[in-house]
Amino acid sequence: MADTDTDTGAKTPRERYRAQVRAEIKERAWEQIATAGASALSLNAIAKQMGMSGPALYRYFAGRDELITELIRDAYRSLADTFRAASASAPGAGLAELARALRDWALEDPQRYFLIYGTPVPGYHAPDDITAIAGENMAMLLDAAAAPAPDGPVTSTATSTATSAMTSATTALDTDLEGLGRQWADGHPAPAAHLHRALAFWTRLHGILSLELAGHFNGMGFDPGLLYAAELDDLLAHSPPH
Amino acid sequence: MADTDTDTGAKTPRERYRAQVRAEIKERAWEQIATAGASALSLNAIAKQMGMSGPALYRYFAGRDELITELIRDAYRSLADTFRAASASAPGAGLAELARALRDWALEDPQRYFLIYGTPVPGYHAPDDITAIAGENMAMLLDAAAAPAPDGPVTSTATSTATSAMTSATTALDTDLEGLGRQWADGHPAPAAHLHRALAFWTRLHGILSLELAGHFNGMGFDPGLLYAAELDDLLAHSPPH
DNA sequence: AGAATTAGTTAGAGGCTATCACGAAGCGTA
DNA sequence: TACGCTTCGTGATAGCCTCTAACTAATTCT
Repeated sequence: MADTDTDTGAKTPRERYRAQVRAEIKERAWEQIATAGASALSLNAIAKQMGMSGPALYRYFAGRDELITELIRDAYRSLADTFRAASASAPGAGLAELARALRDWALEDPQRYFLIYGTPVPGYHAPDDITAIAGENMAMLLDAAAAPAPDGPVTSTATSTATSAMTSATTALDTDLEGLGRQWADGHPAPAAHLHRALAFWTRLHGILSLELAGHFNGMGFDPGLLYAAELDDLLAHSPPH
Repeated sequence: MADTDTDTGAKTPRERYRAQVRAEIKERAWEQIATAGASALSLNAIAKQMGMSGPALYRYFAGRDELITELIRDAYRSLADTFRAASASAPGAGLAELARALRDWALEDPQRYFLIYGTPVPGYHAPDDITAIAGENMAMLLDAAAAPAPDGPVTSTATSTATSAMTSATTALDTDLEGLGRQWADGHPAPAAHLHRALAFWTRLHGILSLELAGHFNGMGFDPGLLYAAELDDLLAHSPPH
């Protein structure tokens, strides 16, 4: 679907071929991950599946780690594209659109979600270009968190009346958050309230998605989508004052 | 520390020895997991580390999967003990104590947390006794969510005034949650509002902990503990009416 | 057409899980 | 105490895996 490599440059026929093989390797890798998880990814199995024997894949990827890193990169890119599309859908697209897009994206391929937000391997450090994409995503989230709700909360009938209750812990966090926007999204100047809402948005929705995709809601007969919608509404109910 | 096996029965000297070896294996396994993650756990390495050669460990565990399952079981047990201790600390111990205990427990050994709440391996299904412990934990959480706050929120100065704003998504979830308590905690009859708060508590705190332990807050210079406290306060601010 | 680059092969080292058959302890009991 | 049964630990082996090295074959460039 997302042929990220097929159309890179593609000048000489060798590069074309190379890019195509790389893309097919990644495709098989994604299938394997979707069915058995990232830990069960086997270069050998992919090679055999493609009709060539073992070490041939090392012409295309330096090793298993590089392949997985590439998949992580693609996952981040895919999420960024999804966010971009959601932001472009409406002029003043806000958190609701992002939330919808995030959930759809996560449900589309749970293991891809876990490749980004799942259990980290202690030694691993993502390369800079990947953290850069993560920063882009954070920037889009911040933009949405800064934009006021169009006409009150979209999927909600609540009038945002309860905005004044400030707890001490919130103020403590907000002072910590003061003037921190510069480090996050490439020079994004954001007030603490926006950072705070962006963080709450991120952590709350991730909390639900993570537990849902991992199957922790399985026994209990309720609809995680409703919980997601309720939390989103609660988030939107405390909208920016203007 | 948590010698779950050392003191099981211990009648004949053989059983004593066996239990002790099993405990040492698990100890080494925990060390390995803490430093390299669960996917890097190697029976062979543990055996070599204990001075015996490879297949000897199969006398004590049927295989790698059984050892990991046992570690997961111990992790759930440890969390249950932690919750129990937090609940027993004060007579009307509520969500605040549970939240504190959960965070301390998670930070104490992140990989142990991820063993429960991390990336699931697609094929795996936890045995019934493990899901039973998970149910116990849910029950304790529900108890805390049902208990009214002692004298207003503990770590907060907020007066819980904003309780009346009901969004449509919330009511949709609450009708879905109606009369669901029976399935969860062994016959626990809980109103929808309590279930809802328990779920919000769980998912929000897990969302923060998961991202924090995975290092997703690393670049951004704020204190995750403050975010945790702020979210907890927000949770407690919408306390039960009585 | 010849030279240089690249693709893919087999062989092999070293790691892992897991099974099997065998010796070597230990334990309960006659 | 001495016998027999049970259990522990061993080496050997099969079958995976990652990854390196040397070699062949195909393709592209000059």
